[in-house]
Amino acid sequence: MHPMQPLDIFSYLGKLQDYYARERIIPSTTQLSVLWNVKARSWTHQIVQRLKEEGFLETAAGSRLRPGPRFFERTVGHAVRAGLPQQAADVQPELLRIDDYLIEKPSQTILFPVKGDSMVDLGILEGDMVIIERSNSASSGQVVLAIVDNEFTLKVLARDKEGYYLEARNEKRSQDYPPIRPEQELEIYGFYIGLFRKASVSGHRLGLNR
Amino acid sequence: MHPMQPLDIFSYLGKLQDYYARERIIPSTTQLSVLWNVKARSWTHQIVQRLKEEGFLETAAGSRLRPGPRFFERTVGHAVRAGLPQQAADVQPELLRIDDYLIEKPSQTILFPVKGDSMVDLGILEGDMVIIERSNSASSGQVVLAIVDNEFTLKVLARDKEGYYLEARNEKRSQDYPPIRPEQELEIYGFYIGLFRKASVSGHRLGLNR
DNA sequence: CATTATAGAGAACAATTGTTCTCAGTTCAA
DNA sequence: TTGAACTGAGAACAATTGTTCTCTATAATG
Repeated sequence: MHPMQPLDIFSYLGKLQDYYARERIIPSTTQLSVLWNVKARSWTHQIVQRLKEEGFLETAAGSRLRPGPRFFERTVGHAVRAGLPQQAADVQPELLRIDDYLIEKPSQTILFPVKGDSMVDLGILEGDMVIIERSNSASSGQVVLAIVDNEFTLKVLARDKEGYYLEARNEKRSQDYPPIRPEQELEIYGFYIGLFRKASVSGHRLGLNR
Repeated sequence: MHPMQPLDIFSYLGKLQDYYARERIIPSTTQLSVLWNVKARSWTHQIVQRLKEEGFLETAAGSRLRPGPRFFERTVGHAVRAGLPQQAADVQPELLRIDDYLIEKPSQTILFPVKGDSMVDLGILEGDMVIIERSNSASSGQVVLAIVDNEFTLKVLARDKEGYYLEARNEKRSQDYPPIRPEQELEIYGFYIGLFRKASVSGHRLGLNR
């Protein structure tokens, strides 16, 4: 799998990552031995050492183990061509930490669940979690979370000769979402920097839409 | 703070949550004693017991502690109503690990960047990162990453009397994306379990779309 | 062939672990 | 005043911990 590595650490790592996703804890050497099907705790310890060198594990206070910086890395496959299919794949793994990738300023970042379909043309669906970075200002064209007349709305900030206003992005139901012009003040809560979505299970919600 | 609780568990919990955010591990009773400024480990144990009853901690295999279901209790900002604006909300920041939320089987999960617009009706846009869980099978109606004639494609798995085939989800350009019927075999690489998206900076790509 | 890593096992050890038991102040209602 | 509850401390214990040391197979390399 990974040519440079003499001991195939990654099969051990995989099991551990799955375990951690389930149990939310890095187990002791004894339990790791069971998990990895290794008879000798000393050998388990050796493998752990290897994982530490690679940055997948760390020793916390009290010499217990905790996830290291690389523990949450995910492999990125190469180019899904959702248009016309693409040339076959040499699967050259690239790694990405989702949290780090999405959030740059954790202290100023807030998540909001989306309700309604006023932004579907931008691929923002009901149930999605949008990632908002707090800010009092934004430029027109940006997607913003605004507080209009004391209520939250996710809309596109626009501007004309009469001043700033908010636009929806739903062509099909544009008559349902007319531009919003605040009565007096338009308060920006933050701007949209991304989103994530967990698909509902099975082909239920994923079914035909016609 | 919490009227019902005789012992103010929440000041202890707060310190522990902060610690966990930094160290990604629940420490031992000894270290908890230091963290909480408690002289006797027995008393620390008592407090832990209380936290377990409330569901903030759990005993994992080997009687170590791990975060319980309420440990990450999310006070998500209340519902962005992308439709009609909603009642204002006290916005409390949430500490949700996006990674944990999205991925259940790390070792079998792979990310793929989306190219093309064949799935826009499901809110899957070019540039999005889709999260794929490896699997050789899927049921019709599911969004799958398939290998058709040695090429990757993200499509909806469908079935009729002639067998399985792949459908796009782009009503506007449906003529550009006819159903794909594999020449001989249709190999499923995995199925779609979610996605995340980082909006391109500034009002560039976010601009008007008419 | 001999040699040298690699992969694995078994035993042993001091330190730390979670837990329990006993005892001592403090608060507060009966 | 009496007596529970709380809140807290100290000691003690068996079990488990991380770690180290020694000892085999197996595989590759010269």
